[in-house]
Amino acid sequence: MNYKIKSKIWIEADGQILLGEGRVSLLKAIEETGSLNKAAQQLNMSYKKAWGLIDDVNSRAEKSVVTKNIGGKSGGGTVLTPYGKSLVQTFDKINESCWKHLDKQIKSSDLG
Amino acid sequence: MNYKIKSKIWIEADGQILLGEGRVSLLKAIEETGSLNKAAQQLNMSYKKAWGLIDDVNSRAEKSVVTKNIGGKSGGGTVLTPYGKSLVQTFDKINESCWKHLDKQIKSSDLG
DNA sequence: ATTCGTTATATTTATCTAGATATAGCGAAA
DNA sequence: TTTCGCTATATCTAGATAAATATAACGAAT
Repeated sequence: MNYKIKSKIWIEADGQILLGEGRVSLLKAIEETGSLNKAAQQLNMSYKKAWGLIDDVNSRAEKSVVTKNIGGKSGGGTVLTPYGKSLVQTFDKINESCWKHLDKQIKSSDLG
Repeated sequence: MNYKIKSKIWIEADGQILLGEGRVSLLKAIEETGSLNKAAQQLNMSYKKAWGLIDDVNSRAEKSVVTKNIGGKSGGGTVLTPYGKSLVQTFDKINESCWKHLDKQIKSSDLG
């Protein structure tokens, strides 16, 4: 049988999307590069789009997820807060557990 | 805490989408109305789009999922095959089990 | 004060997607 | 052989979404 089951999960706050796969990759890239601009480049995403996403996440989450530093010799930068890091970690954990669960499900169904 | 976790699952065949939530609702509407045209209307979808979706599902699935009758006094109609019905049922079952699983997961996480 | 690379934002352009519209083809039943 | 409502398909239009471009604002370090 050639069928595969796929899934996407996301976290909502007040009925609006807070975190999905795309936003999580962006947060990871920020963690890695220390800059929203570089993170956007790494993901082949326009800075504008990246900025909009992060702005949205940051304003909708209970606590802020990144801290931005504007100006300075190095121009500034963006780093994840501890809360941001824990959000990413929790998302990944749940996501992986979801995959495993679905894998079991389809194998035990008539499609597996 | 006001966070909620959501998910979408879909079944792929050869890397292409075979069945998702939208297509499943369409199949259910066909089962209910006996007509692709009426099903599309019921879902506020253009006939064209509905036809494209079903054509895609039908050609990608291992066995055909609907049988179409063209012509005749009543114009014809479209009905689900037994295989189509079982696909819908399996999808729903796995989907529901996924929701329950995610619910548990978020409740046992630091976001719950 | 000047410089730097970053964040912040507006404006325009292009692309993709969905929708509307139109029309041909079908065949069992009357 | 005419009728009917449905399937099948092409074409055009518009709206939404994404991408590209440009530029302002910032402030620590020199």
